Amino acid sequence: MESSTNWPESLPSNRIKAIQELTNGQVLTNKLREMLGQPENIKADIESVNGVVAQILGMFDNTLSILSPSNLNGIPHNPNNDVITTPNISDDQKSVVSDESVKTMMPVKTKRGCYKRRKTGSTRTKFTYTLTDDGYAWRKYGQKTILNSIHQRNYFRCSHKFEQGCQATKQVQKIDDEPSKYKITYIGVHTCNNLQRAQIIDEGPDPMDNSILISFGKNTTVKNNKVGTCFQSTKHTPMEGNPSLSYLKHEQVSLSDHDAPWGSVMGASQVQSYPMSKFSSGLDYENMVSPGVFSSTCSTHDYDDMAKGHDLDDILFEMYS
DNA sequence: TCCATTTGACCTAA
DNA sequence: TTAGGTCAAATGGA
Repeated sequence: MESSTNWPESLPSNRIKAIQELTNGQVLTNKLREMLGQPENIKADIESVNGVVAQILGMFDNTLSILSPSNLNGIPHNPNNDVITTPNISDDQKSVVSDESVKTMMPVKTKRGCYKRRKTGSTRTKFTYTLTDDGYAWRKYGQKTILNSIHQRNYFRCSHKFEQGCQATKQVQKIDDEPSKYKITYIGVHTCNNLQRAQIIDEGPDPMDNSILISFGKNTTVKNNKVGTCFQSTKHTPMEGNPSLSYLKHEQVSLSDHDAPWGSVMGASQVQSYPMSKFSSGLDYENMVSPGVFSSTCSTHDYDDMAKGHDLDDILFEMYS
């Protein structure tokens, strides 16, 4: 590590930490470049490459955490940086890569339900009127009634959790006061290989840049070019998180005039318009809260209201915690 | 048969 | 003690 230790005293500690993180990232990026310069080795050691990528992404997350307004101590709190999760390797192999950190991060699975509850890791909370495709494949793993809350909270994990050790999760809950509004909490950072656009979407934009607002509909406008790149999306598991939408499996489409007004929370990805009337036919509204490509659970009514009430713009607020 | 969701049970942090 | 987060068996759809 080539980071300097002789920081000017006037520099806030969080800036120093941020610089250190970025310096680490620089080193890792150089390392990655070296790897990429030897294509013959990449095939043989793709796991190492993935590992480096994961570290770099974690570094970014840490830096963002440090520099976020809510972090006055300059303490990186990204749990995924505690562990360098190497995609495509088994747990056993993982323990070789970073045994200690894995212990601190991975749930201790000795028996059912035995795990280490996440402490305040790297989380991002968004409020949005539309449940959007954030570019990742999510899988629902739980649903809970929350105290003093009318609506249940839905829990999603990255679909690549087991195959690639991705620890990212998210929680989706309707706001009591505004039923058409959702609170989406992203916990942790993706370390999976599903990075083609997902990382750009989820990690790319400057967290301070709230201008990432995509408007779909007739006059589709995309602010922020970075987001625009996301639309050359990969076709990923469309049904993640929403069995109710399974019948739509073959309708993967790209942006079009009738695309749903789901601007992306962190950027955008392809979204679809579907016969929403099917959604309202006796299906449990709460149960339909879904992430991933089909990120909406709105009934036809809600959907229309959203479109009219918000001029097809995704309205979101973002907080870092 | 496979895969994703549902849901009750289990465990931990507060 | 309790609320929240996760697990995993059961269930259902393709």
